[in-house]
Amino acid sequence: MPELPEVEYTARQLRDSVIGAEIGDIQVFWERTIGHPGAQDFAAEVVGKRISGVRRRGKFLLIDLLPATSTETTAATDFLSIHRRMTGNLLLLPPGWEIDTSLRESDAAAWHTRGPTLLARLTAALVTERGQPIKLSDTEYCRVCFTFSDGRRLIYTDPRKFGRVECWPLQREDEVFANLGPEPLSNDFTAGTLANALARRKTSIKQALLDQTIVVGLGNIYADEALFAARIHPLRRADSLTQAESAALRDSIVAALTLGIEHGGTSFSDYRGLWGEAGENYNHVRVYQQDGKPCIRCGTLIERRVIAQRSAHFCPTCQTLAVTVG
DNA sequence: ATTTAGACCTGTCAGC
DNA sequence: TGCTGACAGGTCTAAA
Repeated sequence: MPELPEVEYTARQLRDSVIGAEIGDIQVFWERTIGHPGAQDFAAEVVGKRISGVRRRGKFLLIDLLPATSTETTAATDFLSIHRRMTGNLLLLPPGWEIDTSLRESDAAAWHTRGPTLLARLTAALVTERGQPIKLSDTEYCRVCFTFSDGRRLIYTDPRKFGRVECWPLQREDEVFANLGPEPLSNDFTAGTLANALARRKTSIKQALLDQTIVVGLGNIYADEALFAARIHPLRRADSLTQAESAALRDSIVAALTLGIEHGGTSFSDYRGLWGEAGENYNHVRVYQQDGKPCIRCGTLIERRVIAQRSAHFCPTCQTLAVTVG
């Protein structure tokens, strides 16, 4: 689900709320969510550590950890890496919320799919430090729960169980992310670097933009939005873009991602911010899931078709198709 | 060497 | 009311 804007937005929320927090306990309710090390070793690595920083790399949310006994100046020794894939979310619960595991005994099938429920949801009036009520659905599909020493809980929820939570030594970060391309919101991402990467690809531009080795952070929503803004048809061969088109596409990618962050991310179903709130960017989307509606530029109806096993949404009139794939 | 289908998972919605 | 199939912010792996 989350693409770069949703991960970045959550990272900023976490940075404002959990720096300095000490992880007092951890519960894993779906072991496969822990990608590294194993579910058992994970707790040993993480419990007792203190959060010293929150970062983002592509669609990965990174939480820097240092031993709780260390001083202010000690450098982090490990980091948590969280990739939410399709339906993962992070929620920060104030003290008083309890994890209810009674389902484990009473209904094995329901426990298998949903995991624990959250007891305090039943008492409604709980309010976050932001002064806003937490909005949770009936079942939150809690997979991993971090309990801080101050009583707050950071829970990782994920109905479809695709997401992964990992812990790595800091010195292995480069190795872990060795296959990732440039950050689109950094100075590394120029029209030239994008053009060079695309020139080596014979596939569709849509598929190339989803490839995290070319540029990180784009998913189905923002790839479609960027191609629309740059007036490039999703079926254009990646290596057929002109220099001018590559430059326009670079700018459109940056603009689409920046706008997404400003709107708190795009929610149409599952994505939520740290306090359960929906992102507002879906109201500003111009082609994604807009098939059948008129193009805002020319009035032609937006089309949807499958490209590289994913839905692509585009305007067949103003997104030019000079050279096709296949 | 690339492409593509399948796997991983569960929920929702449209259509019969 | 139930069933079936299509589809959903992603990525990895195995087969063609």
